[in-house]
Amino acid sequence: MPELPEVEILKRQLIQVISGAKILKISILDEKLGPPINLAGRTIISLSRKGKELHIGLDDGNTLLLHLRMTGRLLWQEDSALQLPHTRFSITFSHGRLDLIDPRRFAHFKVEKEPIGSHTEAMDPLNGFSVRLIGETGRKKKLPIKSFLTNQRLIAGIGNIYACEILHAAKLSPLRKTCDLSPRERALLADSATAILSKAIACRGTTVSDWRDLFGQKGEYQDCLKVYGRKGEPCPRCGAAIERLKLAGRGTYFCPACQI
DNA sequence: CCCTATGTTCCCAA
DNA sequence: CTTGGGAACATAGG
Repeated sequence: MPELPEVEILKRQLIQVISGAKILKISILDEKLGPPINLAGRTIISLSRKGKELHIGLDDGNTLLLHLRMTGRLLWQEDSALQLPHTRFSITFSHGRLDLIDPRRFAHFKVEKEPIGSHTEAMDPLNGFSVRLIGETGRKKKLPIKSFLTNQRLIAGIGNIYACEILHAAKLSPLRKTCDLSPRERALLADSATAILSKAIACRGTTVSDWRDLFGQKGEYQDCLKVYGRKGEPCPRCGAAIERLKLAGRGTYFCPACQI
């Protein structure tokens, strides 16, 4: 469920709440997440985001890697009595508890020794995303531009909702072949991605079903969506009816009149 | 029962 | 090798 803006919000809130804090206990309540681990006594020394993945650095050199996938969410609980259904792990601190809640159990969690170790760096749309990079990587790609945008090995963090919105802002059909984009179109695409993701972060994410931030609050960006989930409604830019098609198994919303 | 869902991975076919 | 389609993972909701 969370894409780049939502994970960025969680990261910033976690920095406020658990940066420098010491772990008292960690309970893995779903064996699918991995074997029990003992992190008692470890201190959180860093928090970062890579695409949709959260990296929690510990003082013993280990890093906790968390990917929320479709329905995972993190919740900061100060009332220790409250435990929501589908809670999959709890990390207890002296001043509260961090819970992972995940009905569909798709979330991934692992402990890694490597401090940084990445081989193929995907571009981050908020850091180093440029027309030049879209050009270099996309010039040879014949896949639809929407598939290019959502391919995490090429660009880290854009998911289904924001891909639809970015393509609408850039006036590009989701089916356009990536290699066919002109320099002007690539520039508009890069600008649109930066603008939409930044605004979504400023709006604290998109709550169309169950996204909540670390404190259980909804986002605001759902009120800014132009095409996602709006099949049959008029395009805010040109008035034509929004269409929906299926691309790579995902619902894809676009305006057939002004996205070409 | 049908379909849908903010994600990723794997298998198979063209 | 590249691309696309479909299924799988597991659960809730319309």
